[in-house]
Amino acid sequence: MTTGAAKPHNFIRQIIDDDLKNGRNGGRVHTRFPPEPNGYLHIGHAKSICLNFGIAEDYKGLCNLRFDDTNPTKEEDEYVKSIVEDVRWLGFDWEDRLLYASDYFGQLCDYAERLIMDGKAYVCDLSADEIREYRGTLTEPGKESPYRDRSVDENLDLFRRMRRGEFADGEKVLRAKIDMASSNLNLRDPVMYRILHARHHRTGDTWCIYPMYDWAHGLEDSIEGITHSICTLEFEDHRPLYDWFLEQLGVHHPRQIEFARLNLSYTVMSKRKLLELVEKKLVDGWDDPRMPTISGLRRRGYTPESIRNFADRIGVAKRDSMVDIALLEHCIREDLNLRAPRVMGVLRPLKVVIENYPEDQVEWLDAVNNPEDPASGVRKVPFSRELYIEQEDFREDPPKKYYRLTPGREVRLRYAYFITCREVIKNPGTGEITELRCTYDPATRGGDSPDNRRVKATLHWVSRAHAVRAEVRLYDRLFTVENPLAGGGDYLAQLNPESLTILKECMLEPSLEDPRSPIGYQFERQGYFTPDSRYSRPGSLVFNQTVSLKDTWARIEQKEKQEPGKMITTDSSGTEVASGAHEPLKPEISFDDFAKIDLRVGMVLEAEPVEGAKKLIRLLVDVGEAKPRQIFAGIRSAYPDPGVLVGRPVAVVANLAPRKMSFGLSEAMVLSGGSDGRLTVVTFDGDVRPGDTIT
RNA sequence: UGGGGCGUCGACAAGCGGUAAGUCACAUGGUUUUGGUCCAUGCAUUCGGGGGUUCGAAUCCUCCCGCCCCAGCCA
Repeated sequence: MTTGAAKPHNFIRQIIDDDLKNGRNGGRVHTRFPPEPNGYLHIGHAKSICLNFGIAEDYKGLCNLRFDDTNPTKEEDEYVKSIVEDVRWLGFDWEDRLLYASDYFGQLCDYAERLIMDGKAYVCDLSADEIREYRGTLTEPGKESPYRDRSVDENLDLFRRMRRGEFADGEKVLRAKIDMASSNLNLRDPVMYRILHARHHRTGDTWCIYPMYDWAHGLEDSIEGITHSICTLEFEDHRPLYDWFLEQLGVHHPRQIEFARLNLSYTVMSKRKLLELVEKKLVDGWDDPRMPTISGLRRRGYTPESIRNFADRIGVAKRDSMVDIALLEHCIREDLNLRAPRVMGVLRPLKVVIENYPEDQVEWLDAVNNPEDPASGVRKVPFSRELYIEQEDFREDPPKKYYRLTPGREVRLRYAYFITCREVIKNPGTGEITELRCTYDPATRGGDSPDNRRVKATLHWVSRAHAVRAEVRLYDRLFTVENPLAGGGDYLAQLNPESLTILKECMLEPSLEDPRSPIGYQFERQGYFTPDSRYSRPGSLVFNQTVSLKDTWARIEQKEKQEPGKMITTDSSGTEVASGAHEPLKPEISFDDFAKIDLRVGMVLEAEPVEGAKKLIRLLVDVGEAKPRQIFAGIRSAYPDPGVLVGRPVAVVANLAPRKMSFGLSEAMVLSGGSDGRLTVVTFDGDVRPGDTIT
């Protein structure tokens, strides 16, 4: 049933609604997904699959799975198998309608003979090169083939002999007789059949002529009674030809509708390029977890539900677009968050010894399986004297806002105890931290402090004696740039060398010895992981990271590194700065922060009072950049006639977040100050230029 | 100087002459034994640009600009 969530609204459904209203096709809706079995399906195909099968479902119609196998030189059975598996895995059902274009080869020939007999098709002896020459160019019309006016009888005879195998590859073709002067190149007597003495994956050697896409596709649709033939934008130019063939034959005429194919950031989406990655061994096959193929996503741990949800959210339209891969990641996180069992696993282990915990004691503590799903219950995890925690959960010299374990600090071990770090043991040679000596508070068993003592961090951990070793593979985007194809350079040069990280010594809680969750696990505080279908074995586990958890700390840390100056923005407006100059600085601004201020010379270009504000002046100041900045400053009392400021150099604080004011954007501050209650802006004598740094 | 399409927030995308939905991303607060989840708030005075029609235009007309596709015996 399709009740509940509103059906997606897009232009294709609108067309179908109209057709239904107008009584076309007797109220039937019948679509098809027509892949060529020459490669593996990718997420772009998933969009099309969800569209076609989704529409059929919602309109109580049908959707066929049809292989468009008209070119035996490129197609293989292996691909047929993978495609069938992928579409089924996505959750769609074609019942008994698994169809092949090759099943219609006989019928297609009959139709071709009809066109020949009607004088609308002819056998042409021109070579491929000649045909290209005769076709003309985008701006010049083509020339008619010298074979264009052969008699019907001769054409029929020649065509039958082509079919019988009397000619070599490329010797002759059958062409539609349309219009060599058409502005649409597709209509300049397109080829319908070519001679190919090649073995077909299904029909074997039965045929030596094979139909071209334009000739075959519309008829395949027609034969199957398709009502809406949905394809991608590049076929828009082909629609007149699609229509022409069906029109000439007077057969059932489906409506072709084109939509924009999917592009995803940080990856490529063409079968040819994906094939290249596979053939050059840049990835581990079509199902490499970094590939945007359906099989790659499956191996990576994506669920069919998440992919279908993604397809719904990206919508369907005609404009070229590039979908942010973050949306795909959001979809899988959303699904797995609700359903994936939680578990503890340490990826980069750091040994911890709890000095005051009895040597041979083991406690089995309760751990919640999934806080999002109370029905999932609890499991037991063993706690003992020697543990592993994550290396990145300890910092000897913690940065600001780091609130995990540090020397002397107390944190919680999830579901276990509060521990305090007492000593850091290092390798004397390398200085590498090899072990932490900690103590625990027995009163905090389970992770609650009886005295309501607070800790800022909760860490995951694994008991050393009970740990299950595993290999974990971390993945990052396949390419380093959003659109590897942009710029016209070699897209392979944009491959991300760090797209795969293999961690060999991971330590997992013992329940993972035999991983049975069909949708993988959440390793708490890390991400979602699933056993690799190719390499994982009992006793030698290999996990793939599906997607990481969102990591606020990583963002904070990066931000601190990149723009430390931002800390001083707080909420000071231009107004506050003027008076701020002789008021004490806010305590959270340290002396170090002060050194980060970007103080520059600015030249006042314009200055005017701000309507509707008593204190403000609007300044336009050249600070040595391409564009002058607009600044609102609360110095009107000192400058009742702001015009006197024009042409004067002033001190500008340039590294502030722009502040949105009701009058416009304030893009910097002007320093001002004074004594005896008299306010003036800081200005300069001598030779200064806009943009000069003030030290 | 050919033809076919397309331009609405950083990324998708509704809107169909009555005064800019939603999602992702981002930001800020709250809750939290996952720096996860969840919740709240903010985020396009404006729809590629200019003219015009209209009481009223993202929606209609017009001119311009930009981007994509087409010269396979591939699909």
